[in-house]
Amino acid sequence: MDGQTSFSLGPSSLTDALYESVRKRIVNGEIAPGEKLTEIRIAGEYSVARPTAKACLERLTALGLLRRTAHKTAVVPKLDEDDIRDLYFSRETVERAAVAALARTATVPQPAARAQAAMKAAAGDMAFASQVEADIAFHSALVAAVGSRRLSRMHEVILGEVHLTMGQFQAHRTTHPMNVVHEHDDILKAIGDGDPERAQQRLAHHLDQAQGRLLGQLRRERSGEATA
Amino acid sequence: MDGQTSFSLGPSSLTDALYESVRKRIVNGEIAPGEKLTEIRIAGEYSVARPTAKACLERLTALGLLRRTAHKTAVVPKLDEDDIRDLYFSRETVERAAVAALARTATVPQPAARAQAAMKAAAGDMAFASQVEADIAFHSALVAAVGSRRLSRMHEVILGEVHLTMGQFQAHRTTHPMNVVHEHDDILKAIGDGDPERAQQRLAHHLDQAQGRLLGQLRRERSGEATA
DNA sequence: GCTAGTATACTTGTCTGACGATTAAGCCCC
DNA sequence: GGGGCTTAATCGTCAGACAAGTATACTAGC
Repeated sequence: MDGQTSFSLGPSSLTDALYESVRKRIVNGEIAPGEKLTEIRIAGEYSVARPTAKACLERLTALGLLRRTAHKTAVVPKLDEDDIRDLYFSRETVERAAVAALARTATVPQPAARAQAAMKAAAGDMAFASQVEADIAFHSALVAAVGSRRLSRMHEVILGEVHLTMGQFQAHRTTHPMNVVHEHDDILKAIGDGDPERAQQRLAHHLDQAQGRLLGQLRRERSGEATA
Repeated sequence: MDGQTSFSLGPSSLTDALYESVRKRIVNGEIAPGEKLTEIRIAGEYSVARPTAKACLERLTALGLLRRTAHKTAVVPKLDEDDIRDLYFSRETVERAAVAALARTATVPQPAARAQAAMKAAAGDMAFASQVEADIAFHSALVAAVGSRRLSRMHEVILGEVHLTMGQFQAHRTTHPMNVVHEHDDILKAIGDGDPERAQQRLAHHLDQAQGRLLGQLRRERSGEATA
């Protein structure tokens, strides 16, 4: 099957399920940045052995969803400004290549269009977390449509960190979801028109907006903290 | 024959040293493609416990240096034509972004220049494996100079697979190393001139050549196999 | 003789339990 | 009150064990 599978490690239900669950809790912001995740805690919470928990934490660390140095407890990272810039630079690199490739053959990927439709329909009443997921699904579909396993693999990692950062700001949304939807539409349109240049340009603009929103929230939060 | 693992490097020395050693053996072609690597074998060869060996194999699997599915033994992958094309597509994506960024500020990274010099000086008598390493070092330095942690991270993974594939063809070199050196020079020159377009174009040409060499060897090997 | 189905060996996934090593924290003494 | 020492918490690694899945060899039947 298509599997689309993620990458890497040989999946076996338990380890994988554990990984998925912890990952979800992290990217959704359920586990706050700075929070410590000990092997024992995970093992306890999920009733698995410590080695199993350890493997899970190592996987997440490799993906940048946890930070850990030898003999120290893993913590959920809080991305700072530099991190976010770096993240979006890498993200743009990957996604530019993707939309350019799609535009060259004027291929509008179905899954992306579908994600768009869903997002549009439910823009008003969707929970913020769901909107983030729809957003991620859109970009994910875009890259997946290129058909490059390795590009998708890289992108997954990047999006993981993006998801993490967005998840941590869950409470305060800064823009109406329809703005995002429109930006997405612009990208799809350029792809459909077979215009790689415009597609890249629209994408760059969209990512720039997104990055700006994240940076804005970061600054706001920090200044709020300072006064509190 | 038994790998002395007493290097003192990195954080949690044992696991890391083991990983480095096995990785080196794989990318150098010491462990042939198709060869099976069981946890027990690694554990035995290095006198470590099976969990330690397991972690090592999982790490390598995550980087694409091993393939493994649940309950099956890990094997060193042999990249086919599609893999190589995919690999080089991804590689080009990352490195294009890198050289463009460097050219924009006309920054010729010292380490890259140094790698070039070394390669040039020893082009004649260097062992093939060393030339491959110098080549890799050059490209690595190029990307590292951009200063993006995440771009470098992606690139490392890509280069791992590139190294692997090159290592497997060690015996038969198909081009004089000076050709590679000249292609590298062209790229550096374009960067130094602050010409992102030309830098990308030179890079693309270089990668195209490299990919062509790999594909050629693959085909030659396969036809040789057919007659043998 | 050959195919098919079963039995066996191998390998991995996970667990339990344990020990030394390292880091962080708390306490005592000066 | 500060510095050094003891203690607690946590990680790194190990050993051994069992179940579950996979691959292979062997036997049985045609």
